[in-house]
Amino acid sequence: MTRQNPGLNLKEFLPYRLSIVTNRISASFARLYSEKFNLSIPEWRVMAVLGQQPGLSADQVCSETEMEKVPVSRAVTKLLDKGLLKRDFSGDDRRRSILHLSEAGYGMYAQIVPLALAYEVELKSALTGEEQAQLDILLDKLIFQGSE
Amino acid sequence: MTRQNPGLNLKEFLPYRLSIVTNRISASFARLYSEKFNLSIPEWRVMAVLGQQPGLSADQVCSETEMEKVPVSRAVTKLLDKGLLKRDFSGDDRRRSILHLSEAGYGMYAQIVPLALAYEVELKSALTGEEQAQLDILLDKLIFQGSE
DNA sequence: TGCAATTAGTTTCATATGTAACTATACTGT
DNA sequence: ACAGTATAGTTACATATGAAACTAATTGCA
Repeated sequence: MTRQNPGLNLKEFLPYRLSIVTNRISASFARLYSEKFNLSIPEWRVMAVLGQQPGLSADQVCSETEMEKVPVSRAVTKLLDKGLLKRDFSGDDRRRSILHLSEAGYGMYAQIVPLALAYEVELKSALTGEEQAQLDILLDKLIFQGSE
Repeated sequence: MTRQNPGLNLKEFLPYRLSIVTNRISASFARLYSEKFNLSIPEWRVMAVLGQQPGLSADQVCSETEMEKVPVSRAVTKLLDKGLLKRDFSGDDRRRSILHLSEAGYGMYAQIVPLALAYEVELKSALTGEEQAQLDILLDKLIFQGSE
């Protein structure tokens, strides 16, 4: 049976290529903080954003990280259990949480950040300076494009 | 309490940026084939690779798609149930499967491929021709870099 | 006021996923 | 030939995930 191939070459297909690159990179970066610090990906994301912007609500963490509210809620619960996070509730609106890294959480964050930055440097070492700049521009365009 | 921010800006962090772009793109592409054709992501991947390279074993599907053998095995089972796949076993090595799209499977594949290609065109429309070429090169470098 | 609609966050439930254990077949070296 | 090891694929179990239902607090507006 001879068939005309409609011609989708997976290895050249942009969504596929992106997902291969991204999955490899997130998997190897996740090893960095999951093995040493026993953090899940959502937990790390929440810590990363709160390290940078203390005092966000869970809802703001969602929009900052593009995570769903369910994983955020679960990550927050776990981080509270582990003593890595402090949670207050807003006086104005008592539904709204105000999240901060605890001392312990901040200490862990401060240990992970240099590893993250070193990892990024290593990643980018495959590219020239000009290519790195180009990649940033391209990702910006695709991020903007993808936002509906 | 004043803290020196160790300086990880999530929005500028390459692994994070890649995952945002990729997640958006795969989610919107997945809608394309999951809504109309009721395929999961692993199911589509298996079909996509077999459409292009008929007769692969499950194991070869794994290496072609960078999927784990468990999701491949499950996707194959479901596709067989749905009548989208045919499976033989090698005469040489009776552990080894030989997978083909069925007529129905190939028909579905032939419907999805143009949608996929149109989607890719739309995605890339945010970029100039030169930028598209550049992106391919950069992804190649990162894919190579990431492979251990 | 007071009741409907919204919003923040959590919980439930059904499904998806990965690791490890398992089955069946094939290969290796003696 | 055959014990030990390796490989293809499946299954079981424990965990992760997302959609939808839920609770509690707030807002809008009649």
